[in-house]
Amino acid sequence: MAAPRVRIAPSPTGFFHVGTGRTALYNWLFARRHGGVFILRIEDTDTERNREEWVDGIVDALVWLGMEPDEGPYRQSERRARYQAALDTLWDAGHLYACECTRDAVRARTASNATPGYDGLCRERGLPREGHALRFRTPADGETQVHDLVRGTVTFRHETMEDFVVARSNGEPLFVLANIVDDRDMKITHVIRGEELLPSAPKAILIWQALDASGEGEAGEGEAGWGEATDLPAWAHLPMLVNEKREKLSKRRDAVAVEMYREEGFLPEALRNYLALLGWSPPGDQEKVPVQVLVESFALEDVNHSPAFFDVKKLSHMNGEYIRDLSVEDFVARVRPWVDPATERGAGRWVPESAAPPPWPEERFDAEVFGRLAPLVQERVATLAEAPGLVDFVFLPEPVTDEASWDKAIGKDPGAAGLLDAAIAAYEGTEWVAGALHAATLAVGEQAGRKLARAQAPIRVAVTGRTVGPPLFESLEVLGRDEVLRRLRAALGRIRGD
RNA sequence: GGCCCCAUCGUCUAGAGGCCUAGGACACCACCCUCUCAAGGUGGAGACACGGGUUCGAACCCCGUUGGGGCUGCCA
Repeated sequence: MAAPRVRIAPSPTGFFHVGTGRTALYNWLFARRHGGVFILRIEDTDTERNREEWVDGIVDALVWLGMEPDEGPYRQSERRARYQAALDTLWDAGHLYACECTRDAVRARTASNATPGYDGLCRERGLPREGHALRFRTPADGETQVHDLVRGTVTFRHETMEDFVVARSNGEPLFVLANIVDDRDMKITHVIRGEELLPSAPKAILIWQALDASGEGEAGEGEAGWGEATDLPAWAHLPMLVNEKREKLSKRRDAVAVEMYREEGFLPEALRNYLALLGWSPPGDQEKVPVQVLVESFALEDVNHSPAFFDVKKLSHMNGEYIRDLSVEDFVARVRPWVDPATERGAGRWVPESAAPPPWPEERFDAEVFGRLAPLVQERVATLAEAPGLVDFVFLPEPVTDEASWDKAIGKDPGAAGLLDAAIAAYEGTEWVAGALHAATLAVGEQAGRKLARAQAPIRVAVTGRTVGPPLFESLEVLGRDEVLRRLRAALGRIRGD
């Protein structure tokens, strides 16, 4: 295959949608697989809804996911002259006509029609182009076939296609027109996009062919004209991503922002790997595979036809696997991305890309202490954002006591006070390392006729505030004898009612 | 309503006529490991929507039914 040129064409109307991410990934994989070019094009013809800052978000998200565009971002807003030229050509060749019908008027006229859609009222009225919406004359007979790499050939009969609008009455081009002019100019070879765009493919083909047939040799000012026949791109319509109700993922209802997953501590390589699985699968029984394997084995022909549910649970599990694959050093660096070498302190950020401050006063943080707990934390989290909650008791002046935990392990345990007492006595004299603390606690438990599991529970809650957390004895070791004893005595004080 | 797409465990999928007693993964259940929680290990339950064909033989091919979804904007 000659080097393909593919593109993603998001419109900057909000955050980066996971569906756009999946489409971008398949485009990117295809480009990498065949030594092609991956292009980013911003479709910002709808000036009322587009905002420039969203463009940065799109680029950031792509870079974060490891799919930096080879070309672009191009912007449709900078290419108005090209669309006007195309409109001129189409108008001059008679493919377009001006229309002044409002949507409501059309609806009122056609409500009882067997085949709804625009009824062609303005078709032969000869309205002037200025100030009117422009419609494309679809042929009355025949059909247009879309040769789709994932779905095969899809046929649309022209009689079922209405005369669609290609330009607004203010002269601005619409999606179908701008999109196709860009794909021609940018020499796009494969249009890989969501299935919801399949119905617009025959319209695109009609425009494409009209442009091919019109305005022979009209190339002016060094620009390519429309007379040269250009190869139609190959189409590939990907299955949609849906929610649990099997509806198209919606920005309103569903958690679809890549930025959100990023802030919650999902790893880009994990998200990318998971996204690849939505509509396709790598060879063999392995789902968690290096990106290189994805690139080497990806094929549009193997893409599924049916919609895929975006399952956060499965994403989380895979993310946990990726986290556990990290070296401890990498894990620490990912959780806490930047540390001032002079002060050994972070910059207030914890979870990688989140602006959220840590749950403890930053000056109480100790990188060395965190490093000791890190391996224990690493195998217990599915996302990076869960990490601070597992170590907060170490850096907080006082543990945040979960009352349900207190009630369960201490409140309802008549022997808790005695056990804490005994633990204090034992901890005062023991060597302060995890192994010795383990042995000492075991002994305290035996004295009280308890197994370790029951003996450690009140101690854990007294010291960390919760019944769950990293292994207790390592936690105690890191906290230090004085602080542990202080917390145990404080708990005792609370039990005895102060 | 019209046009179009889709249909294997709850979910993501493997399966390209005999390899299928339908495989893997997430979730779920049980057990093991274990200082809690995880992680890990072992095992379990769990699907070819339905009806007709074609064929010696169908999850795989064809037709229909049913069900779901998308589009039907002077949004993209």
